[in-house]
Amino acid sequence: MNTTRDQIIETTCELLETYGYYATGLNQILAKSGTPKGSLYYYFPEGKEELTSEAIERTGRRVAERIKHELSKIGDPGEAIRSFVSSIAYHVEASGFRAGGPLMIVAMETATSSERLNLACREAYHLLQQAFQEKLIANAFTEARAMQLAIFINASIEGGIILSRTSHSGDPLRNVAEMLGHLLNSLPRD
Amino acid sequence: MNTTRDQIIETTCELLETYGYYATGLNQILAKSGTPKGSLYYYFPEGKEELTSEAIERTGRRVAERIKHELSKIGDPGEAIRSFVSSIAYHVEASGFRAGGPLMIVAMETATSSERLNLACREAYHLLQQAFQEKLIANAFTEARAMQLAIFINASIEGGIILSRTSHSGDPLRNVAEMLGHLLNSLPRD
DNA sequence: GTCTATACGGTGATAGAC
DNA sequence: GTCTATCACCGTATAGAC
Repeated sequence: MNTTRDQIIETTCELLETYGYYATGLNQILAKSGTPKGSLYYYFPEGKEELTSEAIERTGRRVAERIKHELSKIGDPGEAIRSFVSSIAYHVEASGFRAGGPLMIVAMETATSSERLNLACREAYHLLQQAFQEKLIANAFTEARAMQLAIFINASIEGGIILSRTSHSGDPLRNVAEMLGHLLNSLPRD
Repeated sequence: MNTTRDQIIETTCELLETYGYYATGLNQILAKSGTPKGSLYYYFPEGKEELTSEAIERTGRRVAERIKHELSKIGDPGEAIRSFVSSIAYHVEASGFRAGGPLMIVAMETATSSERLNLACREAYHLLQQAFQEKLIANAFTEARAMQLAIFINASIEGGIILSRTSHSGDPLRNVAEMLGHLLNSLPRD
């Protein structure tokens, strides 16, 4: 794995999470990663869109893995998700409300303005939802019902991140954690 | 009410909803609203940030009013919110996935990069949550419990809008509508 | 492969005529 | 109050030396 190329993508992931696609400049990426501009177009000949697409793909894979890992630590799905969302609340606070929801801004900005980035975001979100679905299927939910719940879980968390980053408080996310925990516990299994 | 100034704000509201703060240019606002650049700085001497702040405030007031109006049409709060979220799904689809969640992109982009815009977004979200809370208080929930639910409702809807705009389908939002409807119906009143 | 210098367009903002 | 002309700057992207 080429470390220069890798470092560019890694830095891009971080900046996209905080600032989004349009507010993140290539100069900013190069300065933060310590790379000269010539290298960027050597590794990403199609420019910013190609680089961002790779960064989104990496973020999707990484977050999906983190979800699987976190949810595997607790058996009961309601308690596992409650605990997972609480850990996001802590993460958002610890970052000074600059992190959390690494796909969100790019997904919204490019939903109708870049087909390539829209596709990347769509596939990334699908990976996250499959990770939630997997946990639910393993706990007596049908595939269809599990996906329906996974989408709702994903939506609530993303919304909770918006409200927490905006209000500069982890409380909205902790509220989501409690609500999802109760909801999953009160649901009849299939 | 000055119509030139008003038209600038109105156009800004529309563009912010689709493109966000950083991708919306002043030239774009002026072209779409048919206003010369000189007028913009006459009405908004502090420039883009002042204009955006006013646009966010207007959007917050407008959406809060729409929530109150929609929720007043149906007595049962679960059914009222289910119906309201379904109407958002239709709205997002009808716009070609360019509209829905008019605060979201700006809120995320400016959470830690502009104190003024962060404050405007925070207050706007608070107005929406008060609108939901009001409906719940009128239906036998305590103030505190009603606000807790209002925040969760707000988060789920915002997240549902992200997923619908990203996947180019109203289905995630309709899923949120059903889930929130069932959740509110299954909750014990205080 | 890596780097510097630069092109070119668009950005937010300003000055000053009318 | 409204408009035009123009500013300085930064964005992405490219050319070409080494």
